[in-house]
Amino acid sequence: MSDIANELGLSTTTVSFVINNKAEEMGISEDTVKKVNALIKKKGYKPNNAARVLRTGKSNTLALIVEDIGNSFFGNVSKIIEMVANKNGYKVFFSSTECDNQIAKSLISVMKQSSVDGFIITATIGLDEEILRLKKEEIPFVLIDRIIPGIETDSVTIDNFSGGYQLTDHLISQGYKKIALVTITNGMSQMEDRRLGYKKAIEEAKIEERVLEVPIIDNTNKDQLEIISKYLYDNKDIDAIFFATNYLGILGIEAIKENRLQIGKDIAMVSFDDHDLFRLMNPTITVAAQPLEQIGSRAIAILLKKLKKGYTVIPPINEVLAPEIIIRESTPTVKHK
Amino acid sequence: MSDIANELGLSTTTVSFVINNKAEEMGISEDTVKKVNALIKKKGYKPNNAARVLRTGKSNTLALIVEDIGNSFFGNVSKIIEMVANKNGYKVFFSSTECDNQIAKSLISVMKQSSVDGFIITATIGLDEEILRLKKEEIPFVLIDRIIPGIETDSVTIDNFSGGYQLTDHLISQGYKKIALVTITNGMSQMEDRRLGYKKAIEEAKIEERVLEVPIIDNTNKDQLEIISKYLYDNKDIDAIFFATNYLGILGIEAIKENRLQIGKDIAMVSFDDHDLFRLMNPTITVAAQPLEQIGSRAIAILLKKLKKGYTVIPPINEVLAPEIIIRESTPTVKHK
DNA sequence: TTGAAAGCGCTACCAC
DNA sequence: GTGGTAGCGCTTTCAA
Repeated sequence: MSDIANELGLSTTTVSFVINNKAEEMGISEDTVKKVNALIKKKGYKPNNAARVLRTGKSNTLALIVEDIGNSFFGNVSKIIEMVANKNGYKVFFSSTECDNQIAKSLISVMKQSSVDGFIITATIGLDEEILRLKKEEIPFVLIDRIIPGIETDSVTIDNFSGGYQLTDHLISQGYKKIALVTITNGMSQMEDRRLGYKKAIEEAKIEERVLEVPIIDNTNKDQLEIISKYLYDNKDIDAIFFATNYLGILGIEAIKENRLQIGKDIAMVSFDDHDLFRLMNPTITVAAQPLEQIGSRAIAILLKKLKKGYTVIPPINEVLAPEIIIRESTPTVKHK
Repeated sequence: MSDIANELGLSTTTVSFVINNKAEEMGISEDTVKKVNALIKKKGYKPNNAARVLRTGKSNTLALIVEDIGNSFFGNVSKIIEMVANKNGYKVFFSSTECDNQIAKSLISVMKQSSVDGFIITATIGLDEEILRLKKEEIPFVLIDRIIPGIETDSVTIDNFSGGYQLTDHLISQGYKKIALVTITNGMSQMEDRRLGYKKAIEEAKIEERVLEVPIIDNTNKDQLEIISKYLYDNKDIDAIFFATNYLGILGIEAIKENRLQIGKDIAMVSFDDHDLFRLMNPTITVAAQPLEQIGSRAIAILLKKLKKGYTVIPPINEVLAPEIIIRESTPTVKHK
């Protein structure tokens, strides 16, 4: 910068004003502005970001912490978030936690050190402390996909209870009576809510609740597949199965295949989250789809708002979006019985 | 930092050495080290990253520029890259270009300003200039998935020619004679190579080459779907179809469905890239799978090596991995004719 | 309308 | 073994 200033016989102050579009505000002559801009272009000068961050404390950077960037749900939400952020002059640091609380903690800490301006987080279990600290430090953040019960924060979620209820209710109204729910043992809010929705529908119909909780296993889902497969093998009377997330649904399809069952014929199937597989396989699968674009764009909108107006000014915003129940071929009406 | 130094009656120098694990090297007494570490913990002190970056010019940050983070191929490669990077003390900035050259350019420029230490890039067409500049500035980077012909760089790719050849050859040896290739009109190296592989097999078998080039259309693939669907409608004699990438394969399945054709019966199908859909749908789809873990881990390994030893010391490394041909149900042997 | 200079928090050179 | 201090590149206050 000083090169530019020297070469034009100006001070760095003036140059800085021009760079930051404060020329007018500061009453700098048009002539000077033009000269400076010309030389900047000629030299290909780019301001050093670190120095700016150091000086201003603002990095124009957001951190996005998701559970698994390889999962199409998170991948697509991330894409939206990144696009909107870029449009608003923010860059996005992304990280996958792989459901590991330690990773999530250290990620948040590292990001804070790098003075990110705000966070979008899919919380892991046991992240309460970190979240509370963010609140205390008044660093803006938005929780997506799931909340942390008992902590008031900005959030964008969907109505998981309703989704769980509707999917189960659909199965019931199609005539199924032995409906199993396959979920994950981690107690996260979105999973809990889906389960509660399932439970309510089951209770209303006065049929038996059947739940398989699959443990989260490191790095390989071979074991999870086996658990689901064995469950199917051991429970041949089940006539419909509800997978609580796309990831389980995919494993479920594999497990059903292993058991040589035919979806829609031997067993009905529904899943939370839509996926190309569910949409296109044969038969197609009935799902509760999440509005990915909305989740992403609402989350980033809230964050940008807080960033602009100051974190504490606006009370927490909790956006709850509706899942879309898409009825497909995997849940035909039961014929006789 | 100075707080810590003052409180212990030490200089910031000493504290800095301790923080950076140079205590031993610099011959600082164990006592001092312990005291410093204790106070750091107590105060919850975290060094300011911006200041470090400003001072050292190193940010311990890598930029990952992919085509579409919502695509399972890129999502999963990104995941690996991020994991390995984190393990080595690097953070990862990710960005999707959405195939837009302008976005790619500005992304690289923005990242450079933030002093990222290195890049991993899936190049877009027309990125030559930026890539050459990175080379000139001796900023380490690795190209993945595709190279830029004519520019010598580090890269990790797969043998796309061989993959294209093998898939086509498989179709031919199964007895198919009217084999169409569906690819994208963008001239990127990986697509070109797949096409050349297809072409070679076709020529060897002395059958007719049939290629559908789908244009890249902004933000919606509705139009692309229609193009493929129409092509199928207009070319009812085709007995096998080869999609050059997972994204086209998925659209292809949809198009085939629209035309009420049955894969493996009315038409055989193969695709580049594996995907849950290809693995699990009915029938399962024959593919050329890319070794995602290897691509990611090799790319980051090369980058880290360059980062450590200095960019210019080591000559460019071009790693070419083998695709894995996975034969499934979508390509049965032709029965009679 | 422009300039001088302080200082953001840290590292690393050199001195003791 | 430890400390003093310059300076990384920028923004911003105050002065001219």
